[in-house]
Amino acid sequence: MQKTIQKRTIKTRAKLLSAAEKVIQNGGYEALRVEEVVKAAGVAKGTFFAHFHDKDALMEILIANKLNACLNQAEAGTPPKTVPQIIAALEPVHGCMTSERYVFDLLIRYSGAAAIADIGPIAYCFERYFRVVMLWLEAAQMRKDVPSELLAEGVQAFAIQAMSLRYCALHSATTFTDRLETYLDAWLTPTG
Amino acid sequence: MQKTIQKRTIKTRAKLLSAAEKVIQNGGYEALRVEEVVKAAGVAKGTFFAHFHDKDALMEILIANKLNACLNQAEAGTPPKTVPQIIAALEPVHGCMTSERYVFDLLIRYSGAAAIADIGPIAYCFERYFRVVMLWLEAAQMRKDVPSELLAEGVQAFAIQAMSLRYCALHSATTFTDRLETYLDAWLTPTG
DNA sequence: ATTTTATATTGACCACGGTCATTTTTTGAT
DNA sequence: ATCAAAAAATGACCGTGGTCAATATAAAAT
Repeated sequence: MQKTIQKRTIKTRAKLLSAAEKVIQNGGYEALRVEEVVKAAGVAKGTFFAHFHDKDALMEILIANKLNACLNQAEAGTPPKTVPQIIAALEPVHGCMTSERYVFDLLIRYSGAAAIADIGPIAYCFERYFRVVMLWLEAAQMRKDVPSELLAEGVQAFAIQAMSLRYCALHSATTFTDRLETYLDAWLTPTG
Repeated sequence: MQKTIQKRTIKTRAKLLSAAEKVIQNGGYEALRVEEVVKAAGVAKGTFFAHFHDKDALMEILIANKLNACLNQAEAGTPPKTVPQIIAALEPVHGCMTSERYVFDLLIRYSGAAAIADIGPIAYCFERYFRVVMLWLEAAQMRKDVPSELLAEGVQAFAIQAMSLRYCALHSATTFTDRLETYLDAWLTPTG
């Protein structure tokens, strides 16, 4: 069971990835066509699918990259203490997530692992999001009657809800930030 | 600007819908092919797209029908008072929503309206879900420091989170019901 | 009845993601 | 250097959702 990876493999993969990024730079994620990517990379179509299981797999990688950069940024700053601070600290992440409807849909679809026991780059991002928020909450003065893991899961759930409603005609009166702040005030602030 | 609708139109539409239901009965939603539907309905492919904007539009209608039936059932019973009762009352709805991964993904995608100012049947179902839960919560003894609309929105957000995690390899240890109960206890129960 | 106009239906056609048998290139053994 | 086996790349091909100019049918006007 030997499986030597040739060096042209990583070269081709890199060509495909950078070609995809270039294609996305003008036109965005939604408009990306596999044919365009392989043409820009100078390889055949079949090669694409030898490197990525499907188009979504490429998208997962590219979007997860961007998202991880945003999470780095969020982690780098001083830990937020209050609800508005938390929302502000997460703003780049949420902004990235809703930069395109296509992106948001894909994120949701892959927020859990695609198949059991195979966790993809986007599922990993959500895990990271959860962990970052949990650490913030532990240091902040939030309600203590429930564990901070649970609080962090809730923040994620509410953030997704608030992002979803951005696309909804029925709820477009309230802005994303206002809505999320209302949610998190009710969820995180100790009552009494 | 007259627009008389011929009676064969509704006949053809009915044929397409019942054909689609038949196709779904064996094979499920995911496996539905437009060609199969039009063959079963005895019409041409183009006719399908004259009646439904795309395949998703048909799916929206069919799934929303099923979901509305479940919501009827939920509304018909005696209003639940406690968290476990609420979860039990919503069980058919959640069961329908997660009957297939394909269905859940589509639901999420159309939970907000597809385009601004055009609210589809699935977005309407989510609105209904929200309203039903809100009425229950008003009558039940839940925390009163936040309005019941907000509480109901939270229930929806947590339910979606719990359903999402059903598909996630990282969180498959806890069952859906247990997870949702944990969420809702923390969200709905008054502290202190 | 006949003609005109609005409305429905048709099916050949296209776009695009994905497959796979075949060919080319690399690697390692002799 | 030569050859055999493994790995990678190729591009013709397929499945399926969706389009549209052409055609057929129904309703309205004469």
